[in-house]
Amino acid sequence: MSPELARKAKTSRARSARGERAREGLKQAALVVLERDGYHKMRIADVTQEAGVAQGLFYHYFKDLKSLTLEVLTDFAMASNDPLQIEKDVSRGDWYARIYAHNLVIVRSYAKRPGVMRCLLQLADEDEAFSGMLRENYRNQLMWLVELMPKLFPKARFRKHQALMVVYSLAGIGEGLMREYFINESKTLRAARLTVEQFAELLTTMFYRALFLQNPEEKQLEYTRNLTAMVKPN
Amino acid sequence: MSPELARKAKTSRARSARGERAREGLKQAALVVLERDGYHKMRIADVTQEAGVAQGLFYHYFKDLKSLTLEVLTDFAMASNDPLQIEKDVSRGDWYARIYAHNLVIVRSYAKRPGVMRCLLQLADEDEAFSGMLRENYRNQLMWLVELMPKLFPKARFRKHQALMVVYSLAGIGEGLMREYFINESKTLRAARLTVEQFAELLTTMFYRALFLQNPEEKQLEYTRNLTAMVKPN
DNA sequence: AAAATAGTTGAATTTGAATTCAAAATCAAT
DNA sequence: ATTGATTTTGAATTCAAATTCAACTATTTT
Repeated sequence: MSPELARKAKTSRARSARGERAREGLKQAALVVLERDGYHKMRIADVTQEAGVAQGLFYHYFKDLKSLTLEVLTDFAMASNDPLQIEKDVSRGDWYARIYAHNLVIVRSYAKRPGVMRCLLQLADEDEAFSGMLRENYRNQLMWLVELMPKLFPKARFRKHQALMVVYSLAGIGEGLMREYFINESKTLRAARLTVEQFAELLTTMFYRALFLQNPEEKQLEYTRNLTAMVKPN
Repeated sequence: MSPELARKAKTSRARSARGERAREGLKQAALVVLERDGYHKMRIADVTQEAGVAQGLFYHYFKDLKSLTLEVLTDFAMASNDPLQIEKDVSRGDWYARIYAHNLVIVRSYAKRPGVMRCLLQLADEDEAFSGMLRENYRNQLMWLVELMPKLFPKARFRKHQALMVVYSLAGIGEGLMREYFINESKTLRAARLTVEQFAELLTTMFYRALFLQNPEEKQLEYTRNLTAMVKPN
C-alpha cells in the first residue's frame, strides 16, 4: 500500500448498526479510561476491558490508541464550543455577562471532567494537528474581542498585535487557576470550596478589571462584590 | 532487597572524579535531548548517543530515564528561583518593579529554553512528587503577595482564601501567553516579535491593572505606555 | 435454510525499547 | 609494573504492550 493510502486508512467505520454500536462502545470506554488514567497511562487492553470486548476488536475499528483518542477528544472539544449558543441569554453590550457566559462554560467543563480536560493538554502536547485544532478554537473564541479592541479603546492606538497580546494575557487568567484547582486539586485552593458560578464570577471580575480598568457593576456581583474595594491605596 | 531500600537505590553516584564527569556528561546530554525532543520522545539510546557513550553506561549512574530527568529538571527549576536574588535591585514599595523583576526572570527562561520549559510541564504531569515540588515553588513565589493582600486592601475585607484565588488568577496572566508564544510558537503571536523586556512589561502592566485597578506610572512604561488609555468608555 | 457478510474472539506473534551482564579498558595506588 | 577498584562496552536477553489472524459467532440476504 502506498504511504498515501496508508494515511487515509486511519480508521475503519462500522458497516452495520451493530458494528456502529460496538464502535461507540469503544469510544465511550475510552472516555472513561481517559478521565480515570489519562492519555499516557491508557492501554488498548484497558479500553477493550472497559468496553467488555476482546482486544482484537479494537483493531477492527481503530488504527491505534492515538486515532481513537483523537476522535474522542475532538468530539469532546467540539461539543461545548458554539459562541452563539454560549451567549444566547446575553444582552448586547453587557460585557460582564458576555465574559461570564464564556467563563462559566469552561469552568463547567473543568469541574465535570477534569481528567478529560487534562487529556486535552496531553494530546495537544503529543500531536501537532490536534494542538493546532485546539488552539485555533481558542483563538476564535478570542478574536472577536481582539478585533473590537481598537474600536473600544480608540485612544489607546494599539500597535500591531498589541491587542492580540493583551487579549491572550487576559485569557490566561482562567487557565492556570482552573488547572490548579480542578486538575491538580491543590489542597490550598480546594479549601475555598467554590461553586462553578463563584469560580466563573471570580475569573470574570479579574478579567474585567484588567481589560477596562474598572470593576463590573456591583449589582451583577455576588461572591466578588467585595473586590470592588480592591484599589491601590494612597 | 526490601522495597524500602529499593526506593533509596534510585541512582548511584559516581565514585571517582572521572565517574563524576561521565555522570555529568549524561545529565548534560539529557538536557540537550529534552530541549530538542521533549520528555516523551526521549530514549535512553538518545541520551547515551548524545553523550557519546555506550547504552549500558546509563545504568551505572541512573535507575531509569525518569530519575535522570527528575534530577536534571530539578536542578534546572531550582537554578533561577531565589526571590531575594530576583528582587535585588528593586526599591521597597515599588510594586511595578517588583512584579516586573519576577516576570522578567520567567520570560527569560521561556525564551532561552522553551523545550525544557515544556518538559517541566510534561514531567509534572507524569510525576506526582515533581509536580508537588514545582507547584510548591510556584506557591511560594505567590504567598508573599497573598499574605500582604489583606493589609494592602483592608477595605476589601477578603473572605477566607479569596486573596489566594485572586493572586493565582493574576499569576495565570503570564503562563498561558508564554506557552503560546514560546512553546507553541503561535504564528499570530510571534508576528509581534517582542523582546523579553517588552514581553515582561506587558505581563506586568496587565497584572498591575487587575490587581490595583490602576495603571503603573507612565514613566516606568515603554512598550505598554499607550495601554494607559485602555479604559472603559462611556 | 443455505450462503454471504459482518462482527468478535483470544492465543500467537511481533515490535521496540529497556535492562542485564560478562568481558574489556582505564585509572590510582602501591 | 602489578593489583584491585572503577568505569565502560555492546551484544544478548527480557519485557510489556501492540498487532495479527485463523477460527468462530451472529446477522442479513437470497
